[in-house]
Amino acid sequence: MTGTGNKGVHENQALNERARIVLQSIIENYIEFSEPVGSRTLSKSIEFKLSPATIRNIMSDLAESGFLIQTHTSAGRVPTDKAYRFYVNSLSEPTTVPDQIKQKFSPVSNGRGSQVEHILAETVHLLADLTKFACVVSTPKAEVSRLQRIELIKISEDRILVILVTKAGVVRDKIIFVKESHSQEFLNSVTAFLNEEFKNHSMQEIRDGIHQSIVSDRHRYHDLLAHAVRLGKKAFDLNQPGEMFIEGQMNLLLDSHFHEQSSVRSLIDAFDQKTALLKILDESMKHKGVHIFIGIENDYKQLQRCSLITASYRNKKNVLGSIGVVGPTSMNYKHIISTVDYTAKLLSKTISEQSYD
Amino acid sequence: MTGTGNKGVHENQALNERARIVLQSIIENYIEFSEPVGSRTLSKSIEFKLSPATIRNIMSDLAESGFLIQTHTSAGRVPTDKAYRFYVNSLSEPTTVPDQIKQKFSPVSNGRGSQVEHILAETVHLLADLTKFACVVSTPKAEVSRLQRIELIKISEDRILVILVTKAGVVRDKIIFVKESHSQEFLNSVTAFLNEEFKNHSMQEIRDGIHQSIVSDRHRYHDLLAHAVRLGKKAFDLNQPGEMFIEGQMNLLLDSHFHEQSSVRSLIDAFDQKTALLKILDESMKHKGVHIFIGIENDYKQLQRCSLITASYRNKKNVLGSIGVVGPTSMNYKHIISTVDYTAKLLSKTISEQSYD
DNA sequence: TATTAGCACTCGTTAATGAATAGTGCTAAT
DNA sequence: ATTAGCACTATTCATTAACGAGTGCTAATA
Repeated sequence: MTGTGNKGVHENQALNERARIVLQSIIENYIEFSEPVGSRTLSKSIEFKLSPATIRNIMSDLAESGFLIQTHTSAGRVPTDKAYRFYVNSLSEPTTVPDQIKQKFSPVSNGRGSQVEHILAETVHLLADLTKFACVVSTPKAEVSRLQRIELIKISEDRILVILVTKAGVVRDKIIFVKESHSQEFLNSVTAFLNEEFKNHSMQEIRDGIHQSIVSDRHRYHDLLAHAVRLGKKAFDLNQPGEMFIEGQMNLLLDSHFHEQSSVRSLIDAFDQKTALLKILDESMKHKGVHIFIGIENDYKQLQRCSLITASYRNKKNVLGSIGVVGPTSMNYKHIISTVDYTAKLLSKTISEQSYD
Repeated sequence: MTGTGNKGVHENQALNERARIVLQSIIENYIEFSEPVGSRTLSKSIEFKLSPATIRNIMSDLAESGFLIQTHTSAGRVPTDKAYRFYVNSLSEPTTVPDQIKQKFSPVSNGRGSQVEHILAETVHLLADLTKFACVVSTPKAEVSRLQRIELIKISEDRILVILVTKAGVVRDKIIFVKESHSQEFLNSVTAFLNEEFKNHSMQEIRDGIHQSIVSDRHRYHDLLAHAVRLGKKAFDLNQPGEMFIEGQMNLLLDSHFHEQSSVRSLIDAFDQKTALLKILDESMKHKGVHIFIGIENDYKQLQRCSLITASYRNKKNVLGSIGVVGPTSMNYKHIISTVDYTAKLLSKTISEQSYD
């Protein structure tokens, strides 16, 4: 006894076997029915045959330890974020998804020769359909991918259209402004030079190395050089904010857990501005496998009534971006985690086949 | 008297002055407060000083003519789609939008050198913010725009990446499959040929004329010819389904007019599948100026509890796509119509400046 | 003849009431 | 250590009654 007054359950201490089972039972029941669960109902459904009174004692302890809360005196108990975290940690690896779900993906993964953006859009659309929650996917970061080809196209005296094709199969375009006018022929020379020099290098490498690389080749390029440096610098300096596709936002507003005015507004704001979601997806790119943010575990107030399940996707050589599902903290974690895991892996596979190396 | 039993108001007949004012008053009141309006409240707010009893008679007539309905016996009257149509028709040209709204657009319209897609995304985002409804914009149809440049990039033995740049500033890419492998050098020749031959022609023209044009030049191109025809056909045959950006869908679900379960579901479906919205935007491209679909006036059941305000946008030479706002039939038409009108014109101006001719 | 006052009537909203229900916490018995 | 029993609390649900907003009709009025 540490003097906190708890009988069998302490803060920051492993729960005993029975408490674990009770807690898990409560969580699963709440996930299924979205209603506070009481000792009576629990004593029926639990495998361990315990009387309501005993369960009440356990529940009381769990409440004291912060795993459960009551909405009011005579209501059942509802799991807290801490409880969901316990529950998720206790889950084993993602279960395999049923064949009928796998079949839904087959048109996406078989669509050879599609643009990456198209694959992403289809995937997130399907994911939203399967989960009935809001789903997001970030487009591949150009930075991490390697160069397949660059094109410079003159579109006016002071504007050049830059088109970058990455090995991952992503086409990015931007317009750069120049002070002096260049002929298309001249641009073709620069293009040829840049392609020869930088094909298969990552954008990051190119940006870091563009100066010295060109300098070392000085003998081969004469007046081309100065311009190539300048154009190349501009062309490869694409710190675009990163894009994402969102689907199924409206599903969230239908969910009973978001029927309160206040939480709805902040949710809408979050999906409106997108920055919070993008940051979370970016963060998730650093980890392997499925990443889970439960309620307050993510840093963005607007989303702290939600749980986010994310997973990164990649081609053969690089992590490119990530996908995510946003739902209520009482989501069916088993189902969602498995689905996200499967989707991310399949997406990785599909995109790897599309990649140009 | 035609024997229908109506006193002063007939189906398919112009309303008399007084009935018009009463109807307009009811509509504007309902637009403002979203609640059935009764004879009492109306007799206070109306400029014509009439007693509630008189107004009741007029309202009764209007109800008989299909302009008003009652939700139940002792409730006030609510305008029908027919009433909104009358109201909208009676509006004069779009009013000018306030300066403070114009200022919000200035960062968008001043962002020179942005990709067209980016401009569209910003615009629809802002429109959603201004209207607090769901807003859509269709991306420029490649078909109607003229060719600025085409690039063919070899990415594997049997795949070629086609990049089309249109005069409108849109970059489109797709992958085509070929049976025989071509060297990049060979593709460069084909590219040069296609660019020389078809620059400034519309995709439609190119597709129609590609065969004869090449045949007539037979003397200049030898074995290139057969391949160029084949590749060109594939490259320019882009019947992509057309894309769109959507913003502010969630706003709709907050609106009190969509709180019934049934209508919510069909709304979500409509935004999920997008086809209905795309068709409506396509349709709107054929008309000049603002186009208004009130309730049942559009052909898609899922959207028949909404009104849609659309307007096409264009560059100097062609209509490219259109924008639209989706809201309840009781939206503030004056405000929305003006805003859509202004937005479309500004978008046209901005994109014209971006265009490459 | 057009307008209005007056009145009976309908229906929805609201508040109050009470019974039923689902839950808890505590205590004493097992 | 477990459980039965009991007092207690809060929500939900159905019932009721009062109220209000609104209509339609009729008769009086300008």
